Amino acid sequence: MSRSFTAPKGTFDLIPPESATFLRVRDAFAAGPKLAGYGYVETPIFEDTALIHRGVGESTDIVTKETYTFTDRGGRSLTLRPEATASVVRAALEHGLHRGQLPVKLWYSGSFFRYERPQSGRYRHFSQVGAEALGATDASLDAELVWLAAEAYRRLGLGGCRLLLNSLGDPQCRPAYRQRLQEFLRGLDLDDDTRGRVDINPLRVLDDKRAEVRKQLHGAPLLADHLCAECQEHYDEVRALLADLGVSYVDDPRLVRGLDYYTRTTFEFVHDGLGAQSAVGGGGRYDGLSSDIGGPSLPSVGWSLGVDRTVLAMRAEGIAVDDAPRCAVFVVPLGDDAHRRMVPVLATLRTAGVSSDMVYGGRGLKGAMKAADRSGARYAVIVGERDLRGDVAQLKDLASGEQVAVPLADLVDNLQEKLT
RNA sequence: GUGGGUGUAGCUCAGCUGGUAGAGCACCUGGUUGUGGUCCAGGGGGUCGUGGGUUCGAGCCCCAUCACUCACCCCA
Repeated sequence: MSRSFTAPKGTFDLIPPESATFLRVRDAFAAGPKLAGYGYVETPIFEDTALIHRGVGESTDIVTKETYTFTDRGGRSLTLRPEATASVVRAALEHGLHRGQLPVKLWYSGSFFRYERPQSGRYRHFSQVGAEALGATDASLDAELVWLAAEAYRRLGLGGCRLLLNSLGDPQCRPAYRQRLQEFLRGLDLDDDTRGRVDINPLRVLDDKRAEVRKQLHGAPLLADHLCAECQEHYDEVRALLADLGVSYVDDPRLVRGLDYYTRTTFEFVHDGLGAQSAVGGGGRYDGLSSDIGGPSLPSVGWSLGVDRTVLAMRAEGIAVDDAPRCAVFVVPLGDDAHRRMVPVLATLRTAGVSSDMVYGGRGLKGAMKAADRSGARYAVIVGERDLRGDVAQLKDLASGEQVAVPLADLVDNLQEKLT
């Protein structure tokens, strides 16, 4: 056993059969946006460091201690993306997508990077699928996105997924609330780190999971009680629409997400099967992000769903769909001549859309049949010298054991018919 | 950055108060020179994470180190 190289800390390889579940999750997440008019967008995996900092927020933990930042040979500071929203907005602005019809609806799927101590459900390299609707304040977009995500989890069969909903207000009402909250928090008995957070981003203190902190937060002022009329109306509208859509949710006035750009609607899908982590996906409205990064006002809403975490949740519920690759037909040639002859036949089968594999490396018949059996194929096509002389193949049903001789010329048609 | 747990075969793990390495599964071969699953027999695979120490002798004890893992802060 030589262990010269291993996957870098906090990363993991996706290999069969488990990788099948990841593919299934990605497909399920992407299916909704595709059906709802979202176009596919793909942006670079690294961005100008300044974009990440301004997009995600200088005060966030992501920017202060979790970024992978490097200088390229041209002296530019680049950062591996820790999330996609800033990139998507940047791309939309750069290509003038916002000058056309609004909203601009986009979805993406890809890898993201945060430098953290890994643990269950938290990796340095992780995978998300996301959707963003740029350029509209319409509450029905908020509701549409939440519904799309809820629908994806439902279709994956996840029963233990709960939706938390909150409104974070806007520049009209949040500053006054923020000040009230700071006054309250400064009266508490907190450690130095948390005191620092009170100054920089007091809302996130509400999200602290430590019992000794939670205990003191009981009487804390909540933003839900301090929303301005416009924000309140928007939030009420989102909730009414979700009710109409049959999406159940829990109002969580303490829900604060880790990114600075959120305004108004904020939501998180949580699950208990991830270890200490709970969020499998989340999102919200970010009406100020575009202007934060130098663009025009472009009120927008979006989500991103964690592929890895969702897989963990599915495992916890016993609904993972791990599966090895499987072909319908497995070809077993006996001897070099037969092997030679079957290579193009195999190609013809595949061209005809019949998934098929064959035995390689000159194994004996017993070994070849064993390989056929383990491939999970429904039919084995056995061809030896005797068959070649008669231009036939032995077609064996691997479940029943029945075997018939079929003219080689009819093999593809025959199999296609049997398999439909 | 802080704390706990674990490192023995490809995988899951046993290994007693220290006496020179094991099981199950997987893989390969044969029993059946043209037939898989079950069964039987055999086989390949390990510097016991690494380095040092104690000892006549270390997988086991001591020290260090690395890796993995879980948790805290925080987050998808």
